[in-house]
Amino acid sequence: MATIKDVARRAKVSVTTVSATINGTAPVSDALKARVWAAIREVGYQPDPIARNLRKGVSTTIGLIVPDISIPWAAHLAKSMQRAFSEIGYNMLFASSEDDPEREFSEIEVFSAHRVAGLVVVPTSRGENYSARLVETIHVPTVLVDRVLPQRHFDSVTDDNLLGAQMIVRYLHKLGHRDIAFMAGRAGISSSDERLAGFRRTMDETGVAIRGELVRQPVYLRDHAYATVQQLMTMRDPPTAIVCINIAQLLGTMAGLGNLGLSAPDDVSVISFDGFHPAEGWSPAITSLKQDIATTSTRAAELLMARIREENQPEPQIIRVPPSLQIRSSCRAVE
Amino acid sequence: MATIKDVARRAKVSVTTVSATINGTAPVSDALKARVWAAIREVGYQPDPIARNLRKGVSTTIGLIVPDISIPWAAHLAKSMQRAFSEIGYNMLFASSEDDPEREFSEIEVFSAHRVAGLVVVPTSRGENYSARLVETIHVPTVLVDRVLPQRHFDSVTDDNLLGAQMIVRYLHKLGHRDIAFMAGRAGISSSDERLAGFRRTMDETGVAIRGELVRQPVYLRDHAYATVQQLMTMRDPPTAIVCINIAQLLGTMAGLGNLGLSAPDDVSVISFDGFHPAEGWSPAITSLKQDIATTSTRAAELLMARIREENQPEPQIIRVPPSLQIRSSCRAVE
DNA sequence: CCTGTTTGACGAAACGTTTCGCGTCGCTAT
DNA sequence: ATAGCGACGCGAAACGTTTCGTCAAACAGG
Repeated sequence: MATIKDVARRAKVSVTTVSATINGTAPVSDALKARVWAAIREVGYQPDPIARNLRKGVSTTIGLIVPDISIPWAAHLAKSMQRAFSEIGYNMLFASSEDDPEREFSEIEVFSAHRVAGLVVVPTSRGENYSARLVETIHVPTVLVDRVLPQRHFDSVTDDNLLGAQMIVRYLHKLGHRDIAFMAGRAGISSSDERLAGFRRTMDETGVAIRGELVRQPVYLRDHAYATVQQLMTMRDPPTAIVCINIAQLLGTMAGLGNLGLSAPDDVSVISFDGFHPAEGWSPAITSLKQDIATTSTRAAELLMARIREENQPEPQIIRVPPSLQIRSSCRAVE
Repeated sequence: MATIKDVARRAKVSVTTVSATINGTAPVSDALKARVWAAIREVGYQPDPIARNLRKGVSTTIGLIVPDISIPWAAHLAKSMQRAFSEIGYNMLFASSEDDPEREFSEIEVFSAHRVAGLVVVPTSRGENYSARLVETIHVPTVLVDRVLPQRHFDSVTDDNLLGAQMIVRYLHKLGHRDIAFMAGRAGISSSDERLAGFRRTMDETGVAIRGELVRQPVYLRDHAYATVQQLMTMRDPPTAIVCINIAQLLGTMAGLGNLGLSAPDDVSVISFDGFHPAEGWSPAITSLKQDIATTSTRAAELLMARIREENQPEPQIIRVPPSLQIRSSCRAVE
């Protein structure tokens, strides 16, 4: 590989001048600039990012940490993120926390050691003193995605879950549903909490009393949902509609219904917060919210870059991206 | 951050000795070793990977390049890969080629500039002179995954597509199918070529003549399959079974069937090379091969690490991972 | 014409490691 | 005794950049 020294030799200038031309950090006469650029092209010089990082103390790499990349939502996020950052010359270190706070913190440390310019994290949001520990561990511009923390320490981008819940409840209400089951996730995870809160609030607004036994928590694994839905549907007075907050729940729910010989929407309506993509061609096609992952990524990237570039740091802010309701065929009207 | 100098000062030894104790590159007396380790703990020293990379000319990062991370198969691969490598202290740079050779080469160059220790690539396998260009661009230990190249320049791990095709054809044959449609992908992509070849060979073995008009190529986008399947099913003598080679095809096929008011397995049997995960609870549950992604990742990681560590480089080898057939409900017996 | 400021260029130090080569010590074999 | 050899430890160079401080020349204002 050609080094900056080769360029300097070739252009008959000092190393300093080459660096100044490339980075525009100091005035260089037009004549020399031309010579330098020519020399760069001739020797095929490309700056060594490692050396640059060492000297500057920061890289042009950002780190992405998600709980599980094999969840479609996370994969799409990774894709958009990578696109957003590669466009501005950044590349992406990637890691899974496997939803384990210890792994998450360890990955954060590894990434920090690698001097990432910034971090995009879908936080596990668990473990004692989580928030404080996060603040203490992270010393790099960071934006949180999907799950936000009660304390506003970091920029965050998340779905507008209250709005989403409203859309779902109003839609079901319009179809005549009154006995609506809601499976909440782990308490303390903002996405779950907000969806549940939104559900409660909108039910209130529509004037329908929530039947307590239809709200189940915590249901965050596929198998939880598999079991829970079977309990729900074998009650003496089963729900006419079931709300799932994520893919794992949805998968478990469908399997559980199948196991009882039931199906949606004939025996019960099913609706989900998490978009389920390959809907066409399979039945039932799940009516669900569609999350605007592209916007989420763009906003997150913007927030992060602003924080990386600015010296005057604004207050951390939370951006909520509105979802849209994709009506398909898993919900039917009841009398 | 504590530096190695701080440790040296604290342990009252030279920087050289600290480095030697950490890396075991030179003999150090037990007494000093103890002092050094104690000092390291006391000042909370962690070696700076950037400085180390600069000096050694190589990092402990490996680069992963896939065409599209949002394809479930690729997401699972990324997950297993990341796990495999993080276990041995490596981390992962990640990029999508978006199935564009230019992007792929550019990502390879970026990663090379970052001095990745190795590369895991699902090659786009397209563009003129692709293979030669790849050899010319890559100067780092590399393993190719899923798609292999005719020239054996790189270690490769791929599904045993011939075996997979055999399983599929024999299964369909046993169910009585004779008019089997096969949608091949782009010619030149090994996974597609091999699957098609395996299909042809096994059909031969079973003594069934292939109806040429039922073999369609190239069909690599969802929409191609959507159109193709509708052509197939409106023929005067339509196939009784359709083989899909990947998810995109499968999705298009199901949607296309739906558009004709047809469904599997009643009107036609559908089987796929690409595993379709959330089968339970939806109908039809697609009978498909299940790819052993965990094994693929492990093997790939092993090959790569061997090449990174060994000085005597063995011949590049190709490992074929056998799939398994998951019989579900999208195929039925015909008379 | 002198002083003060700006412009342009450069040498050298610095970032935090690893590694090369040298020096010292104590031991063994002559 | 002493030459020779391992074992151990250290100073300094090197990796490829960026940046600090210096300096000469050009230019402005009085």
